[in-house]
Amino acid sequence: MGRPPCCDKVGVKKGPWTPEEDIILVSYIQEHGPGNWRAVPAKTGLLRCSKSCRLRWTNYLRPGIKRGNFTDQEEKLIIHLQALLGNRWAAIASYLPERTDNDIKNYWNTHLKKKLKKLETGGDGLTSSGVSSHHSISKGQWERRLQTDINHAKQALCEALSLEKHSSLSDSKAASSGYNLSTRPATYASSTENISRLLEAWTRKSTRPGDCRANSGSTQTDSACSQGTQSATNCILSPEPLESLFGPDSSTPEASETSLLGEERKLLLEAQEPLSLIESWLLDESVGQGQLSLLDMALDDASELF
DNA sequence: AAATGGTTCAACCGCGTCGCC
DNA sequence: GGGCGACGCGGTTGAACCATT
Repeated sequence: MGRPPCCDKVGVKKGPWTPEEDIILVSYIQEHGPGNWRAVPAKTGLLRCSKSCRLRWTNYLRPGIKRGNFTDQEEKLIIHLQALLGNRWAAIASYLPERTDNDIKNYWNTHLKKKLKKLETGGDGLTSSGVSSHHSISKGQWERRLQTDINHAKQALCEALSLEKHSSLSDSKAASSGYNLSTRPATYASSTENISRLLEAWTRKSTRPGDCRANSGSTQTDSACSQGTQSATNCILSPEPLESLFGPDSSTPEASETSLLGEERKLLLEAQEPLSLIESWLLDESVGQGQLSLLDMALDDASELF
């Protein structure tokens, strides 16, 4: 039998969103907040299914989304989180709040997969991540590869994190000045710019200028809208550097103490732990080699497979 | 300038999960 | 506990764009 498609209604529009639709959706969410997606098409008159509305909002219109090229730090973070978490893009995206899971997934599939494959075939002998399939290898090989993956992930994430801290100043400058605008594909720029202009126009039309913000609390649209032409793009771009992820709060002693034992194991497996936790674990050499390694955990879970 | 092939990314589809009744 | 609806996630698609010939 199977579930009937959610969008099989006649008259439901598919395909690319128009700026007008974007405005309608954004203005509705400004007023009511995200959620209750089922009601959105009915209340806005949009000829879109609820899913499509949610997707459009979360992947494109939501404030605070950073567009454009990924930084080296982001790239490294994605690679190593992917090695740890697998293709759990939503979980990975939770460590990069300015990127959507869709973006990360696309970036992985279009850039990083190739990059890592090149590295692999380049003969360095390292399996760079969980890219390659585990299905075709024996259990022993799988164990060794997992250990290699984990160690490699730890090492490289350490590098990424230290790099991050060293370069955060320059990154922040770059970000605040438009975040790699020079290298951004023109299509991307133009589309975000268009939306931003529309939003700007919509904001001006609004009778409640103070309400130029979305529910997430981010006010990039609001602030950037008043900054002139260049900031049209910045309306969507977030100037906030990745550094914010690694602020002082993210590495509290409490977080370090609660490393991968007991509940944390479950948390890691569910990828719900704060970055500080995974970071502290990754930076804690003793854990990987010591009492309870991730390998043990992974093998515990993997043993169910054999 | 036109044709062709490759790349990118927004959007769709189907399934899993969660919460409510 | 089971059924149902809503939402979230990951995989996939296809149109638009870009580079090369």
